[in-house]
Amino acid sequence: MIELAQLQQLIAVSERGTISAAANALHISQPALTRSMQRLEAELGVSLFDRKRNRAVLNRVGEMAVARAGGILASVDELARELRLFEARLSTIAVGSCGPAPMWDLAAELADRFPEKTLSTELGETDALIEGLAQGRYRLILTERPVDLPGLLCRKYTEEQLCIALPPEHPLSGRKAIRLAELGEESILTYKDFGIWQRLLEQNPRLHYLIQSDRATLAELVRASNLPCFSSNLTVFRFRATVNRVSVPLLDEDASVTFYLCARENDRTLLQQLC
Amino acid sequence: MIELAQLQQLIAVSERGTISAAANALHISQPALTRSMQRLEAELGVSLFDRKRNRAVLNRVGEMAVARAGGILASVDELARELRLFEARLSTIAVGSCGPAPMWDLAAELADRFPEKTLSTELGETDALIEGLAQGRYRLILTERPVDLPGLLCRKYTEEQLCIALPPEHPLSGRKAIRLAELGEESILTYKDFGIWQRLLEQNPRLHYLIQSDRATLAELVRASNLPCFSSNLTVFRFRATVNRVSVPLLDEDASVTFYLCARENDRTLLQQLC
DNA sequence: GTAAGTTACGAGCGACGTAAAAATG
DNA sequence: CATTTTTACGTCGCTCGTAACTTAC
Repeated sequence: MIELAQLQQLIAVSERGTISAAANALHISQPALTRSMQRLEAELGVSLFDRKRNRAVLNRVGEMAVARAGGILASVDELARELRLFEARLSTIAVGSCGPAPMWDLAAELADRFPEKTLSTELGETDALIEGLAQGRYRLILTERPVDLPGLLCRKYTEEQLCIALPPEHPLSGRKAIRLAELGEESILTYKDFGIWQRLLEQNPRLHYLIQSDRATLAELVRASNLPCFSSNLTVFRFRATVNRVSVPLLDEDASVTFYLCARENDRTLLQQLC
Repeated sequence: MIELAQLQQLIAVSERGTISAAANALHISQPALTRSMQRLEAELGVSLFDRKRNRAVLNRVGEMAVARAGGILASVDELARELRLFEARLSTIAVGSCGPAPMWDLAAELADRFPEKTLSTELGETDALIEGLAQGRYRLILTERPVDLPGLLCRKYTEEQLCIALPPEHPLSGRKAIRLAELGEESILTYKDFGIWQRLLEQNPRLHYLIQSDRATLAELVRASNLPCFSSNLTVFRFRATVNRVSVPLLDEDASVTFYLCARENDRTLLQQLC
């Protein structure tokens, strides 16, 4: 049986020109390489070298063998690489979500149920998420609207009610609920990538949004100031409460969202476990 | 380094379902196969089996590996096959000719100069020969007209003068040369595939051609009868003389042909050796 | 209890390296 | 004479097979 090492050696001989030089490069003795090439010739049933006593030059058959050997070795390397990638993907649950908050719960649930698996979470637009789920890039996705497509399953997962977190001394902090517009022209600390809530912000252009791209910076600013910021039922659950703030639910239509958990049909069991 | 034998073993396990059965089929012991598969997993860096104490089932990564391994093994087999074929072609001089007679000389010459090479001779139409030469199917071709194409070389090789071999008692047997038409409506023994001489025959439709497809049969008929047959300067040279016949050269225009030897440009030396 | 898989251990074969010989420029 | 290849020979290591153990059906 031909060995892949022999093909590598053949290529080395081709590159270095002589068996001696190739043996040197391969860190084996020159007689060993000579014998290995002799075995290769015997196993292939052809002569690969023109031998002139103290010279062994690749003949045309040898040249052809070299040309093909590279491809075979490459395909073996590719096999190993693909298998490793495939195994990594199998041991990873890739979750996509249109917003961060519902993902927190889901990630915690998955980490609890599948402690041996790696979790990969990603935020994205709902349409991109659906496409990613269909193509296998995601195992699960969280969307802000039901998905009804062939091959995909969808279930209501959780609801998020956006709140405005006001300092206790704020005149509106005693209200049970308000509309965002009632804040007039106030400044509000907010995230740069606000996902599904973006529309609500755009509907109230009079407000000044102090946009922060870094989560830690925003938290720091919230703590150090008395500026309003956003919270929700899910952030409250996660972080107990936003410090020094009173969360007042927003009545706006776009301030309340129902999230749906979607998976491919062959993951029906997984979906049922999670909902 | 992965070994091809391990890929074969992997496939055997996949086919037989269990390591034991595969080991049996491969004529190795079961522990040996177990260890070989363990080494393969280590070398690939993935696990290929779901191991349940006394059961080893291919997992999805393993299935993928099996699917790819077959292709790799096939390409190695193909490599060996192609190399053997290529070597055979390199050690063969394929000659094509538009007629048999000039090939006799050429074949003798080649066999003399290249005793280690195999000779392959073939008859064909001139146009097909030229195409075959250009495509590498022939190393040399003999044509009845000069060939002037880019990439091809052509030299005058030999001339053939067609004769009519008459029995000594034939009234025309004393002539130095005759035209074929002078034979009137006589019967003539001839070959089925007469190549370049076919035109001459068609120009004299009054004659009766006793067409023979088998060379030995024709020779037998010539010996056993006193019917005229064709010969040429080249057949005379080769077979001394046609038995019991007097060869009279034919004056017809198509009864005299100059043969050209053609090769590809990179065979210039070979062509010069032969002409 | 049988069949399958893994681990332990001893043995044999094969490939390796060193050394020597032959040949070529 | 240096370089390269091939052959000879002794050694080492790897893989194999046998045997023992474990587990599942």
